[in-house]
Amino acid sequence: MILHIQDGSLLPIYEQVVQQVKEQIAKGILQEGERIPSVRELSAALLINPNTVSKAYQELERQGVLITKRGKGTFIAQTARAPGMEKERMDQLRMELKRLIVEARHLGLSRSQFQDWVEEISLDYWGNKHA
Amino acid sequence: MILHIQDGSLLPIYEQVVQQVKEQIAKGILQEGERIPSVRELSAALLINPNTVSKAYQELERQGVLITKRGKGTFIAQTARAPGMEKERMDQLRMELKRLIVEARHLGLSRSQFQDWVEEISLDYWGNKHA
Amino acid sequence: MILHIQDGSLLPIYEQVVQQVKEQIAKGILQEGERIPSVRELSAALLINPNTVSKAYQELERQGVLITKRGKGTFIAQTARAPGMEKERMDQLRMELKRLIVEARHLGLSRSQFQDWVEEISLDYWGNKHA
Amino acid sequence: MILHIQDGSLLPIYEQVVQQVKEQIAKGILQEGERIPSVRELSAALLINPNTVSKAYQELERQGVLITKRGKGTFIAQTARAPGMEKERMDQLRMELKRLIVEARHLGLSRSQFQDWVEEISLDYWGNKHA
DNA sequence: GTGGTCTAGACCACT
DNA sequence: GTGGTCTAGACCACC
Repeated sequence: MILHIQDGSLLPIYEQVVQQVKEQIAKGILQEGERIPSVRELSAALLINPNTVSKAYQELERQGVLITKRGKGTFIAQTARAPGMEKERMDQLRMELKRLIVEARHLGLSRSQFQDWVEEISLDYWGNKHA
Repeated sequence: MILHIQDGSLLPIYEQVVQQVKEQIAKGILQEGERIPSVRELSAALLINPNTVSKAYQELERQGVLITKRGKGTFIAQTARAPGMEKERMDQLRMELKRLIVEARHLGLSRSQFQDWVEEISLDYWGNKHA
Repeated sequence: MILHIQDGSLLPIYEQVVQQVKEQIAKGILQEGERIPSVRELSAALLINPNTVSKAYQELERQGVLITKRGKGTFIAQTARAPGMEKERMDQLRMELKRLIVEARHLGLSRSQFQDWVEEISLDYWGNKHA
Repeated sequence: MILHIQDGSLLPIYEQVVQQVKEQIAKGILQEGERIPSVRELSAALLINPNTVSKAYQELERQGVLITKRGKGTFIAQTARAPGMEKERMDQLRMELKRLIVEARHLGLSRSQFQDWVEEISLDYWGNKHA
């Protein structure tokens, strides 16, 4: 599993790990049930503290993305998709999107340019245009 | 000027002020050259610390959105519409959009649903579909 | 806020803090909106590491029991009672109760003795017998 | 002997075995003096590590629930019903019950609802209402 | 002042 | 071997 950590970033390191793991699952690089590197392995590979990796893994487990088995390791969860699709999180997401669009507008980005971005990135995660 | 502050939000209060001022400019509620409330007035109205408002105004001035005239007050800059479109901010924006899409994917949102959101929100800020 | 920590306990220290804070809220000792000791204060009072207190507070915030305001401190949340009353947690609770009853039975406790326990403890938390 | 192991559970696997064996004795499914599967048989049946089963059996033997006869196998102890009712375990049990009630209270469960639960589950294990 | 993050290094329980 | 907990001590952003 290859992750890229930016040291001086605004995002905490553990958050970068969280996001990139989710990203790789979304892209299909990491498969359900697959074992991911141990805390010690990943911390050694990324040159960061084991506690930091551990915090990221725990956050991911809390989100239902990973499951850890004591003494065995950490695995990608079977994505029993959230049944009710928590409305709260959805609303928050929509608000963040709104904020982003305001920012884009303010930076002078045109509507079509922004939608091109959405198209391009969507390809990486949903793949098929008509999914 | 009416702003809505969420006390327990993830965003720092000063960031909420920054974003909402920019939002209102983007929406045309605040006009270029218009005078905005003083630090003391706004801090009193929002029941927040004057230092926090001050920090927000300084950030907005740094971004070229506001301009402070000593003894006169603080005004929306004439050049509120960013001319050069700073590449750095654009890249950051694109990364945030990517993160949002990953999140949406993890929540089980379909591609078309997400694009519907983009359409809906875009209408509020760019108005014309072909802008 | 007075908490009692057992050092060699099976429960992690941070879990003891979590439980006792919830206990005191349930008993009405801690009121909604009330400020609780800062991480540093509590860690000093309990002779434990600030990180341990911080972990407990973060867990409580995740559970919606506390809210932290940056630079201000940590407060008892307004208990906007979970609307759907998460079924999952309820099921888990019922299972734990079953386990407890099995244990009690195995230890030779009689049914009436166990129910006496439930009565006694209930008084501390629900107060009124007919609540 | 049929046991159900949850792989990602909070309880250690060996603890799950311990509890379920005790549960089955309490329910009368396993009789005193009865032979139970060997470590190898059970570990094969449950697809878990033999060491884990061994640890569970040792714990059960320590508690006086099982008795191992070298070369013959492992059996339910004649004195499976605890005679002296160890005070230590009782205190712990009471504390766990307290924690459960605090949790129930926080989830918004009413006192009568909780007591209904106790009634229902008690029926399964003590059977007679006046036992 | 507040909480949040990170490091270094120790110990423990589980498999 | 695995992850989980705890300590000590540092630095940062926010108010």
